[in-house]
Amino acid sequence: MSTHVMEQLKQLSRGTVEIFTQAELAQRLTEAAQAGRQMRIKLGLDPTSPDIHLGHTVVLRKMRQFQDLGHKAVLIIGDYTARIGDPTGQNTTRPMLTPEQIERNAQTYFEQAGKILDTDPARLEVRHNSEWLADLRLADTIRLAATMTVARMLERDTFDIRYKKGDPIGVHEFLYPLMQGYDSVMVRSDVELGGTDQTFNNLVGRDLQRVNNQPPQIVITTPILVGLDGKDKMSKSKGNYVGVTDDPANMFGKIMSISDAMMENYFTLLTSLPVEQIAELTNPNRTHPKQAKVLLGKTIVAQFHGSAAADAAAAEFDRIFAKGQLPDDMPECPVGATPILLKNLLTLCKLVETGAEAKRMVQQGGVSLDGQKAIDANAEITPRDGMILQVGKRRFARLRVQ
RNA sequence: GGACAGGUGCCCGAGCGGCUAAAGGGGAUGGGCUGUAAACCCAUUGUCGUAAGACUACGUAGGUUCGAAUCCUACCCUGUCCA
Repeated sequence: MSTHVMEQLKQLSRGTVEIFTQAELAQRLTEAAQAGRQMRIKLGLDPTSPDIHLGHTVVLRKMRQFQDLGHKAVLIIGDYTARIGDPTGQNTTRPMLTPEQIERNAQTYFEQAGKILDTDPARLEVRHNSEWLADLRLADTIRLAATMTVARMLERDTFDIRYKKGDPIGVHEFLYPLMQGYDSVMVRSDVELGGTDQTFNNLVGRDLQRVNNQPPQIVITTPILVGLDGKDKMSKSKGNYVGVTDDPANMFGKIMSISDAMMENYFTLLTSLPVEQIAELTNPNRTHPKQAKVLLGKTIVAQFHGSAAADAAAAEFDRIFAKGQLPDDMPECPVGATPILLKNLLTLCKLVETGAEAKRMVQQGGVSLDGQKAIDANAEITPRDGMILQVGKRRFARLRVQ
């Protein structure tokens, strides 16, 4: 193995959970290099939800590494599977999507993924799996199903758990891994990327390729990113996520809220900093955790918004939270000049949802007017132009008398 | 097709005729502590009303009752088992 390939292997292994198998990857890289051939790196994506967050970017970043080494990203939109809909599983309300919705979602997804991937057509190929799945006949499907056994299906832990618990498993659910595996055959993938939750499905692709006389794809799994709460996986429904379209201030603030212990994980999976540097940064004897976290926040924000925006977000954060000062700019709230009850003013400026909430906030000492803590929600306030209203640490409004 | 079990607030979950705007937990929010945090502590967590209070809420629609989340009827939905 050349030192060149060894270097690549090292890079590609970073932040992965498993590679099936490392030896095959080394060999495939070597062969491709010798033949001057682009490897085809497959990633399936679920077009049921258009928004992507940092959790999705872990695998996308891995894809980008392959692209940077000259290989081709093959993104597969699971439009066929999404169209059928999957009524079982945890998410019982998963809706059936129309082709238009799927296209729209896929489009949005690309715009966001494009912040990480190289979108040069020479490095990116996008396919829909309806291209080949829609034409399968029942006989083909049965042949496909015949390559798998029930016992092997039941090895998959999500099935295993549900089966032992007596939870229902729809027969069609057995078909999903097969369809995804068939995708691999159709695009002749060399490598398939995916989160650890996709391990089984992706390994099925290996089997199907073998059956179809193709060299089996190498499967690389990436970790599931832990959400901001440090407990569950990052997901939109849990609300513990950082969306790639979040504005810089928000993105930075969210990252600053993670616990120190999570920093190493985020540094490794979400930045390209060298491992040695990460070790320095996450050693509290060498680097103050706050400093490290600021750097983490800036680095991540910079990926999506540029470093100027990242610096600005960090400065703003420091001003508001560390120094307790006012933000650079805040929403303005147009008001009349006539006296108004404080609680009504708060709702009017949308700092709180309801009058009841306004009362609560004031009672708890979370409301201030021009820096003066308010004590009575029913106080009459005579609006003055430029007056500053604050609720909690992060909600501000500047009054504009009309 | 049949037999059970169940549908409660953002989520989980207790309640099973009045004392229930509904225990407990989670989450969220506010305050304290801090490094910005996390952990921890305290508080708040239906709407409207200055307040007294009023209104809305326990799958849906009716009914019984002075009074229903709690009882009855029908319907819808979910799960398990039998066929």
